[in-house]
Amino acid sequence: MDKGKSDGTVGKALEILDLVASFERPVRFSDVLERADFPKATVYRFIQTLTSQGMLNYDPDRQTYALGIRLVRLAHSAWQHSSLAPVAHPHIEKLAQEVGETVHLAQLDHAQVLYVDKIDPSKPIEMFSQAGKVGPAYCTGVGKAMMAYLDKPHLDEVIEQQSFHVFTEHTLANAQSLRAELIDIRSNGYGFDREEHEPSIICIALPILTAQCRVLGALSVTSSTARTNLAALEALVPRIQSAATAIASEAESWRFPDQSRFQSIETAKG
Amino acid sequence: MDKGKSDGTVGKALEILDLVASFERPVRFSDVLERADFPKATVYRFIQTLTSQGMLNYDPDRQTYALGIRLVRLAHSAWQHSSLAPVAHPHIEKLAQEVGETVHLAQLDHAQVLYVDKIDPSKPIEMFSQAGKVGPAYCTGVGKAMMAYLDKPHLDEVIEQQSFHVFTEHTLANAQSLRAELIDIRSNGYGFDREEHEPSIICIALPILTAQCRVLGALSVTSSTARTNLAALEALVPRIQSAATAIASEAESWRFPDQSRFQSIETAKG
DNA sequence: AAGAAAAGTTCCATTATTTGAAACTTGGTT
DNA sequence: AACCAAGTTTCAAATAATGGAACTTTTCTT
Repeated sequence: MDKGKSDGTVGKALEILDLVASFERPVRFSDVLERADFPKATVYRFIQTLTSQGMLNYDPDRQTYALGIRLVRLAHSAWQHSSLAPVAHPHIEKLAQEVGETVHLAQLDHAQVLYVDKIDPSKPIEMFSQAGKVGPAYCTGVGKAMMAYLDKPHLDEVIEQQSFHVFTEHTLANAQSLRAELIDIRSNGYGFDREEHEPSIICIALPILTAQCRVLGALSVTSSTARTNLAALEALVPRIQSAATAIASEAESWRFPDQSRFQSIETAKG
Repeated sequence: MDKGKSDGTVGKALEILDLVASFERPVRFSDVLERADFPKATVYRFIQTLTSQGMLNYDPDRQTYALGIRLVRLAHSAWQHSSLAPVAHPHIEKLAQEVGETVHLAQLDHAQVLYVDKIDPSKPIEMFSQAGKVGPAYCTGVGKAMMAYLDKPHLDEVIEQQSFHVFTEHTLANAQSLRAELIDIRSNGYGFDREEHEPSIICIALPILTAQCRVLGALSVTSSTARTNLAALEALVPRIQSAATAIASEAESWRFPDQSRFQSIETAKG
């Protein structure tokens, strides 16, 4: 609760940005003001600044603000260089074909699960509309798989921020049962979602780890109790594991194919 | 050149963020320092702040920074609520089917063209890797189509920021020839890219305008001189126009289907 | 392995920016 | 014409950013 405490002015401005995002619709100045913890003039100036910077977009017809498209440009870069998705995509596509079920690729963002890619072999495709979605960590397969491999200080911090909202009768409702589950997951190398988030939706999830066991992300195969069961999903572990390993090793070697190649970028700026 | 002048601390922090993005690879502290216009301690603090805020991501193994995945989350929201892509997607998909060529959907971001969607009927799909890309405005069909409908002060500002780099022998190389072309486009209602950006690549582009003629974005159909010619593209105008009109009217009515619906969001937070 | 250089981090008095209560303006309503 | 709500500007006080320099750690070099 006191972790993300404002990093000065920049932190406060980003707080406003998140606030605008949280509305999930274009907002008026007064909408933001109402929910913000800052006085009128301060909120006003932040919105002005963010708008002039292109982080917010002002619609003069409706007199509303929405997140700006500068974010889309930045995210393109973030997605390409900071997410696992570009390297992982071929692997999870293959995996989705093999197992015939939906595959998710997720990473941790603060204490939430952020889905950076999703492949549903039955449906054609959906773009950005899938990548970028967030979900809770404590009651999803990918969330638990990642938490199971965090070091203690980091884990404590993440658990601290879980809401433990009870979605179904199987939801782990407190830190204690979550911690017990995480120990299990760590000893097995994989974990399940036993209808913890949505009734009848189950999944199996594996972490994607560096050679040093640092958590890069997680992979999951999702299905429903109508179609399959946990034991059947468990049988997929070797296949998912090999995808996870492949992604991890590729991600590790990927970033600097040849450092010197980049020296010429400067000149390309003009 | 003096337009985007820093909006105080927040502007400077975002400048650092853009700087990191501009490398298009994970960067070291010293990489950023070298190119930034701030002293060491200042750059250091900004990077710390941005990292602690999740806007940058630190890789402890490599000791590098990259854009953070918080941006992906924000962009998801931006893309959904601020870009034309969600409403436009079905229309441009249909258009791409009909004409059998690549269709781009773009918006203006500062003085650049930002592609928010792309459909290539021959290839299956590429996700985020397409949405989020940027290009120059003065030598692309979509860029010129949008500029042609800007009001004078805004247009002056945008033209001011064009680099007028000469990519091909057909590139409009200065503000004067660009302005002449824009007048043409405005009187026709559509414009071409006559191999101005890449040799043998041609396109036809139409603006997407509100009822008040405010520029929302632009649509283009791209092909190559090997496959077709400008006259053939011109014949597609009615079809592209109807898509553009449909997108505009849908975008205008879309945002507030029922204002009162949103009052209950507050309670959903917990 | 020792020494030097480079990279990264912290300190803190000075300086500039942010802050926010209040006043003001604008646009719409009775 | 008075009222109200939303949005905008002002300015002295409070706070946070600044950046030169010192310090620590890492990475070369010999």
